Amino acid sequence: MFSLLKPLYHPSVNQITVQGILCALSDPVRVRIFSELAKVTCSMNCSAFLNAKSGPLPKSTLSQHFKILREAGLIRSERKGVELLNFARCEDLQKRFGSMIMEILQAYAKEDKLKANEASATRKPKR
Amino acid sequence: MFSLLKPLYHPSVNQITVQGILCALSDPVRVRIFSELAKVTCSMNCSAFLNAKSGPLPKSTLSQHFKILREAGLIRSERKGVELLNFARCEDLQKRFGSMIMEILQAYAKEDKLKANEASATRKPKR
DNA sequence: TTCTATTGTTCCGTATTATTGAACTAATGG
DNA sequence: CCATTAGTTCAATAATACGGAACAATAGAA
Repeated sequence: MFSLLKPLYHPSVNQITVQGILCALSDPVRVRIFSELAKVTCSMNCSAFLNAKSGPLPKSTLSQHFKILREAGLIRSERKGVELLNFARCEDLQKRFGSMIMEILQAYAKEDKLKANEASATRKPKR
Repeated sequence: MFSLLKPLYHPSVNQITVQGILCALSDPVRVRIFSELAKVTCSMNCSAFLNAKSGPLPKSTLSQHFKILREAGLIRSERKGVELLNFARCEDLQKRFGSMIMEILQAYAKEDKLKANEASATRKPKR
């Protein structure tokens, strides 16, 4: 049976904008989502982030975040029954932006590591 | 004579965050400002952008944009008499983020070039 | 000094955007 | 059908951005 839901909008490679990418990746929740998707080959549905480490997020909020990521061109979403499968558009992004996206993710990862170190140094000083 | 104005806040290298950088660079006005500053060694005062190509900008708006760039760690501002001299913090940024910032600027530049080509193709089709 | 022009900041009302609970739509399985 | 599940849409509220007007600080002229 044909889907009665309206199709999901995905920009073509050339429609992706730097501004859209940076705006999407300047939000911590979206960065976590995209990092997860970029790190694995497989997909992930939206509700996978309902119970995040930093507190649970309402699903209407998550829905918005996924939409922003999708319309920025960072992820591709496919309907699978009642749920959405989400993939990072790694190849498209590399074609369009070279290593920029990966550098951004690495910068975030490095920053997280720095913060973790500072935190542990505070907890156990002099060691 | 000592300045009566409150000192300008500048984050140290380690206080600069990826999120702050991306947020600052997801605005077209700030990208133009920062690109200009990054491209030249010299400085530039805030009013240099009062009459931009894309329409004049109020100075209260520009003041905000410069503040955001400064507090994100992208630029350094020094008081020189009544005006501010602004510099891109290229070395600090490279130390902290490697080539990420430059890749972002290049992506914007490439995008501008693409748009310019499309526009000229529309104006003079078949040539 | 006092006046004036220049540069940038602050204040504040308005406009835009983000968040999220509640109601809703589709698909799946009994 | 009915219940369940996954996401979306709507609407009220909160947070943020924009920009004009008033202000503050400096430099230079009178």
